[in-house]
Amino acid sequence: MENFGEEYKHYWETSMFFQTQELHSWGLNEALSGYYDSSSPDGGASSSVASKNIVSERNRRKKLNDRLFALRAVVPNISKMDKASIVKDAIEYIEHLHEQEKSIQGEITELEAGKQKHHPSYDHFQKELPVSLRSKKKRTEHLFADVSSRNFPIQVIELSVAYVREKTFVVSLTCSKRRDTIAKLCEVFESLQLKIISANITSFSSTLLKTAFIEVSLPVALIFIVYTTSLRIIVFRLTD
Amino acid sequence: MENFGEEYKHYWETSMFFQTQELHSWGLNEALSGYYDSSSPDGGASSSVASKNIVSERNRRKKLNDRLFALRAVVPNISKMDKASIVKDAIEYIEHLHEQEKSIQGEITELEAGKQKHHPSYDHFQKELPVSLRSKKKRTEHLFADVSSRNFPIQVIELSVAYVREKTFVVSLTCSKRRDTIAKLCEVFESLQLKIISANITSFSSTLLKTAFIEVSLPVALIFIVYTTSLRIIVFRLTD
DNA sequence: TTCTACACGTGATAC
DNA sequence: TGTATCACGTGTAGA
Repeated sequence: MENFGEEYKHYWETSMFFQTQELHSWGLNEALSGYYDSSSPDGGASSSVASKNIVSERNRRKKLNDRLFALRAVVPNISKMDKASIVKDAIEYIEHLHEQEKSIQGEITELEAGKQKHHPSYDHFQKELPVSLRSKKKRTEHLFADVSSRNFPIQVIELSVAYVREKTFVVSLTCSKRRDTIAKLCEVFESLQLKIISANITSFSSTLLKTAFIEVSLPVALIFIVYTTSLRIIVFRLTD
Repeated sequence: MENFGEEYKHYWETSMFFQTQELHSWGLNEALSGYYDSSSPDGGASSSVASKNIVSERNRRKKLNDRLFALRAVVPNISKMDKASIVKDAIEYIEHLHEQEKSIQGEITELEAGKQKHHPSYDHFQKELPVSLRSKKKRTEHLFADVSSRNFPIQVIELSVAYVREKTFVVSLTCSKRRDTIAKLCEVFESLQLKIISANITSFSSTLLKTAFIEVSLPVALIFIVYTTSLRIIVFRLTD
């Protein structure tokens, strides 16, 4: 059994040299990494359990090395070619990316959302409703407006929709004045592809009054759904 | 010489068991990893070259394992606890982050530039100004507003800022009417933490007129910088 | 020289 | 059962 190990000795010495060479030319030829065959190289010897184990172990080592190498390739911060250093640099790089992402995300949400708190029952609603809408009508486009796509909910105090004539409505809306409330309202209106003829926004002490004179391009049925924590405007466009 | 290896045998069997236990509780106790001392544990034997080598090798292995472990901790996609899989997952995760970053970056610049060519001095401006803002004044918050955070740029046709009295301005703005233009304008205004007393938005054929009566909470100097492809409003808040 | 990092074969362990 | 992963000690090559 241990004879196999001795017989392989010279073969693997040359192979080791080749691998050592590979170690210094990493990043160039990763793809053409052929793993070792489990058949014996001496041409007909019986493959014992030990030799299989050796080959398996070789493949395992090579796989790990190749991957460490590929890891090295995707990490820009190069310090040393050392295995442990590769992993260390990768960790630091991932942490750096995490921080970067977090800072960007935090900056965006901070700017958009201000300092208010997140409403817990919000995510559920946000996920459920669009599905039911899409499944009901085929030619209903993305007519689902969600003020809560980001930022915080709008507290609607009063809402009325007045029918003026075909395709024309007047929407009057009073809501709490919070951060980005105006922007969110406008976002909702514009996402519905309504034509806003004129809109007036007036700010009271802590409330906001918005009156919009809107015209829709097709005959629609406007349905305003008001939650205490958010405003959703759903337009059912009739299929023609 | 090989007696040392045999003497350590049991010690390392228990240690290996402990490490195997660690394998199932990774991510909890990474910090308290003490490396092996190079002194002999049998209390007085001469430290031969071989034993030193053994200890060094042990430390090297442990270091690599610990780092692979730490790498595992920072990668969210968990598939297998295997060493090679850890590295593989890390590679895929880094590639994922790269793609994500690239797509976000590309999206932002693409949306900012619209269909026009990318303005070369833009990135410089975008990166430089907030830094200079923060470094110059201490109490200056995130007063840098960017309408082009998503969606399409605003083509500003006319812009005027009229000083009414201290803390009060009238901003009149005419711009092209595109998707989400109103929302973006409101977003900019609100992100500046200005108090909008009254705003009126009127829609012409393809243009949009917005007149806002705003009040700022502190004495500021309003600087509106208008690009042909985007609108940036920068408020220099004076430190008090 | 010593020190460091490595690949190797081997036995053990878990599935 | 075999198959896969692992830690170990050892020899070696370069600094």
